[in-house]
Amino acid sequence: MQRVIPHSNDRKRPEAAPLLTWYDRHHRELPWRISPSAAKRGVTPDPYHIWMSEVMLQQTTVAAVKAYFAKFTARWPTVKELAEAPTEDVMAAWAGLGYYARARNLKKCAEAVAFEHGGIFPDTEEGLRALPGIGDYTSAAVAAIAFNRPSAVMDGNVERVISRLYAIEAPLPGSKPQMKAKVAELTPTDRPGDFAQAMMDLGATICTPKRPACALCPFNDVCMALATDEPERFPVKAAKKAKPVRLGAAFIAVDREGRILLRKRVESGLLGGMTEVPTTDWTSRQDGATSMEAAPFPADWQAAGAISHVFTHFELRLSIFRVGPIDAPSGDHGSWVPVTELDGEALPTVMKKAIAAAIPTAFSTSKD
DNA sequence: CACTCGTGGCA
DNA sequence: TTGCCAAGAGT
Repeated sequence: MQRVIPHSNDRKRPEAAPLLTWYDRHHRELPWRISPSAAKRGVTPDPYHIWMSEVMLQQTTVAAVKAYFAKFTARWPTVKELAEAPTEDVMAAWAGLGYYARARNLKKCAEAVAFEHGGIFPDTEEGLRALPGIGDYTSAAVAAIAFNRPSAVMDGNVERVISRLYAIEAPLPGSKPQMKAKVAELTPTDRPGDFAQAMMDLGATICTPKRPACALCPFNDVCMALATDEPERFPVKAAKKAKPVRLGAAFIAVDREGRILLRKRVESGLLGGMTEVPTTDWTSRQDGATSMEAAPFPADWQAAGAISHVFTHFELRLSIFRVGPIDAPSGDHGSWVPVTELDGEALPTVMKKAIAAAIPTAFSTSKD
């Protein structure tokens, strides 16, 4: 039962080779990925596919990305076709995936590659980093995975693996430079792309946030966090602040032709460039009087329940008001769109919730 | 550097 | 049920 913890100078240092051996056998099969055996035969991934998957995967689960990746690559098979697509089509196709600045930058990046780089993605970390929507992580990831450059790739998975390997006590995000140095030190010149993907696969399937499967880990003989018997304690993170509640109202108007009143949000900020139903401002306190004054036009608005939606940094509670069927009032209040054609609109999930509260049959995929 | 910026799944 | 969190970027 007694456990011997070796002195640090007795402990072997982590190396890439055992991880790559593990990856050869236990890698995930993903639609945008070239398997390690194919990669060894000289098959190279499509940089367009790697770039698109990496952008979609920013703060987003693999499960959520798969359907969107299939949809985007089927509709726009090359970066040139994406660059020439109407922005509204791209935003509508992205609807539901979240973080909509990614979609705006995806389009801008495609235009830059197609029209300023001859349709060829830059093959260096520095060249990629200069493109819209490509930051420290994505530039390194595309350079490593698509072009086999020895870039130090660090995402949330790698942060977790590294923080445990070295039992780093300093909290994130301040400890990122220290962790990045460790990744750079560990990254091999041979198979750097597979190494990056292996680190992320390890974090996603073995070195998980809760209950890591350390018995199956290729690093379990060198992991300092495992030696402490508390691997789950890492990575240490700074305390996060409470999530405030904002209140507002949303207005669903339907005319006698079965059309609903929609608007386009401003390009910047929350849900920027996406479609919405008319709403009040979202404020910290309810104000019923101003709510009704914020209706898109005077009408016999009827209460139709409420919805709640959690964003990254606040919770939104919307009172829902409904009117119709009515004659569409004169004046420019937005665009009247047939309820049967809402699937083609760039509607974020919170707006679909608001519409579904007033018109339960609006979306065929309503759950329950 | 701290804050903004979505969504759905899961324990 | 509530909180956590998932291949981060831009400002």
